[in-house]
Amino acid sequence: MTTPSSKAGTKGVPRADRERQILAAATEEFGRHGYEATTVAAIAGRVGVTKPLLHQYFGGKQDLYLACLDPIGDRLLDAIHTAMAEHDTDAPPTPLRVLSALFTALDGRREAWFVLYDPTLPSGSDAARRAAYYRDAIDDLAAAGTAELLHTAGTTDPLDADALKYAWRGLCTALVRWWINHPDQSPEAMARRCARLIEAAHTILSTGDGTM
Amino acid sequence: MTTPSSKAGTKGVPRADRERQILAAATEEFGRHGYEATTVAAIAGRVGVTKPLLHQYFGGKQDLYLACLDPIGDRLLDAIHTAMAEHDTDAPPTPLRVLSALFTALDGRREAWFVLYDPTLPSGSDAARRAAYYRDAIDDLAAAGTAELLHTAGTTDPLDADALKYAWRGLCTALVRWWINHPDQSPEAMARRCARLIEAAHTILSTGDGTM
DNA sequence: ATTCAACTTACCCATTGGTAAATTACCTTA
DNA sequence: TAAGGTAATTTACCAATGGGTAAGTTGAAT
Repeated sequence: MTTPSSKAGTKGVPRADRERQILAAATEEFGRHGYEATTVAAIAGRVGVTKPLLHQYFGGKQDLYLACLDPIGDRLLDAIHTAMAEHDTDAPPTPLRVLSALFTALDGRREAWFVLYDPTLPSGSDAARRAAYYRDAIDDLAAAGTAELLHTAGTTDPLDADALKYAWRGLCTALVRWWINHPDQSPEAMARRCARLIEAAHTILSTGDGTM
Repeated sequence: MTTPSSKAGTKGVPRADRERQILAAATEEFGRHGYEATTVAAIAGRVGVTKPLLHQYFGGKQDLYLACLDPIGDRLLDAIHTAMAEHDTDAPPTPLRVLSALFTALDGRREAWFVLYDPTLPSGSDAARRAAYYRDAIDDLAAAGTAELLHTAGTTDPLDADALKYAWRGLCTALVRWWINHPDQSPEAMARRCARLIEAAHTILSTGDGTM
């Protein structure tokens, strides 16, 4: 069944491998240009294959998008979840742990982040709904974190918490974008850089208050 | 010349007014869905007009985009520039002043921010180049600010400065996005909220350092 | 009635998502 | 080793969408 003892009909690249190639290429294209601006032919061309093969393997363009979305969504969700769970004493603070987990999860597929946050998805489509599901799930995790942080700071306005959630997401997005533009940087180097930046922000907020 | 003493041919809405309507609608559509996912017909429909009118008034789709880009680019550039210039003693710190200026400049055209940061622009096009010009100009202003901040904090790595620039831009983007989802909030309310959030971030970074 | 800006109808054509039918190349088996 | 089977893949096509244009139509002011 899963092991078709026969090896007849083995032209070209095995389907499983080809599917992986296609998914990788599609994820990068979708992430880089957005759903609408991405053409199926371009993805096919990247893999060195023609359009109908993608359709046979994955169905329509939207199905292909979903096939890209699900793995990265689950991966990110899981990474963030476990990163937030392990609050050891004298471990790095939660935001840094989350960032570090993010970089590790996105290593080799950095553009995938933007598959989740694609504004060109046809509104009302299945794809848009599923992407929203993952975004919300991640946001819920972030919400827990930011709420806790704001509580520590004594702020209670729920809108403030919501805005902080957005701000945090935007920060992550920006750092991933910077990372994409600096391909040589390892996930660990990114984590260290973020630690430095947070440290800098800390001292800045403490000292400068008049002119900055 | 500019005042055609004759008033013959005055059917419908005067051209100048119509052009304003179209630009407003186009800016919102481009900002909301991105260049590629926006159709000229959709913009026309929003104004209650048909496609050829847009072409007659503005030329092609890309020209229309440029007609949206230029005003908002200049406006933002100017707003940020003047906000960074006025460093009075006991004025709000620079980041807050910039944010405040941003919200004021974007009032009534919040989606315009995303016209500048549209990843779906056809790479290599005039539109992409012009958008990049504005982005770079704004980034240069931001670079001056972040470099100064990092210098204060004692960090010297130029890559760190670049990353911080990205982070700051991402923060602004996220806050604008939140603002779009909360239409009732005034620019001033947003500025106050940002002040609160920065304050909260300050106390958080000062106190929590083990578990957070 | 004429004029002229404002505006539309009706069309063209390139791109692109999608499909049906063939074809290639490897493997097995007689 | 020739025949058959099957997975992998392509060629050739269709239909819809969307940017763009040419030519006409409307209607207020003169």
